Amino acid sequence: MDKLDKILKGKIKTGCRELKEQLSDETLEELYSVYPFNKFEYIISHLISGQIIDINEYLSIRSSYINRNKYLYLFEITAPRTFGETWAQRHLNEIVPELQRPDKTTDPYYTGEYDFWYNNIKIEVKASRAVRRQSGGRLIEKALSIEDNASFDMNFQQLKPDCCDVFVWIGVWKDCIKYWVLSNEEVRSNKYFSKGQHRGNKQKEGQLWIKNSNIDDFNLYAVDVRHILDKIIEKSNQHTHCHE
DNA sequence: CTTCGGTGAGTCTTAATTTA
DNA sequence: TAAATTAAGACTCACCGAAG
Repeated sequence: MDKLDKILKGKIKTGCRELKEQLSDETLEELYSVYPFNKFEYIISHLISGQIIDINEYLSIRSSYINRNKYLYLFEITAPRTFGETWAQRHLNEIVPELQRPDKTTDPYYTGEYDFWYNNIKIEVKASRAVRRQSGGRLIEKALSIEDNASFDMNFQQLKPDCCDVFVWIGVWKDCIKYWVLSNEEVRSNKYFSKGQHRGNKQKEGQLWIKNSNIDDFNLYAVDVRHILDKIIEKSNQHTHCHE
């Protein structure tokens, strides 16, 4: 939103007096809109009609905005499970179709404690979104770009290294998605791993924050979309075996 | 300001119960 | 008996707030 605002403000400045009045901050402030009409459609129509921009310039502004906000829609999801399961798990399965949904036929002892199964490897998926660190406000308004240097803390939680062999973490920014793959041991012994969450699970469950201040320490585990499965297999050879 | 142990709230799954 | 409804529990991630 910030960058689009800047671009439009810059364009308005180059217009004639009349146009500047029509698009002044005060006018825009008072502008009453009902979906799908809004401030942007109003400004852009004026800019085109005043010949400040032409249709091609509009199209280029539009497509670069879309590029900068490809994944913004993911911040519209409010319910944790809708994001974590409906989106994140399905998304990973689309990228890596080889991963199987576990059930009693793949693993007789399966009771929902991990998310995917591949060739005897138990895989747990966790996802988190990068948002501005501030209390209140909707997620979509706090969504961060990978280039922003505002502070954030992605909370990967309810991590149970005893229940799976490999973790796949998905970090979502409004313009990009990052993937990290770690063995259960790499999580358990990670210096940022914080033990203890939810009463009754104190020994088994922990959490970890990937923050603007420590994200580089995880580059070691970052993996390109195309290599996720290879990395899962590689990491599964390093994990500490859990006994049924 | 950041950290990190913990709670909160929405959704889904499964089991239990009621209804037809 | 089978289907429909309700209740219980598990699983998801965001967020809080005391302590540093």
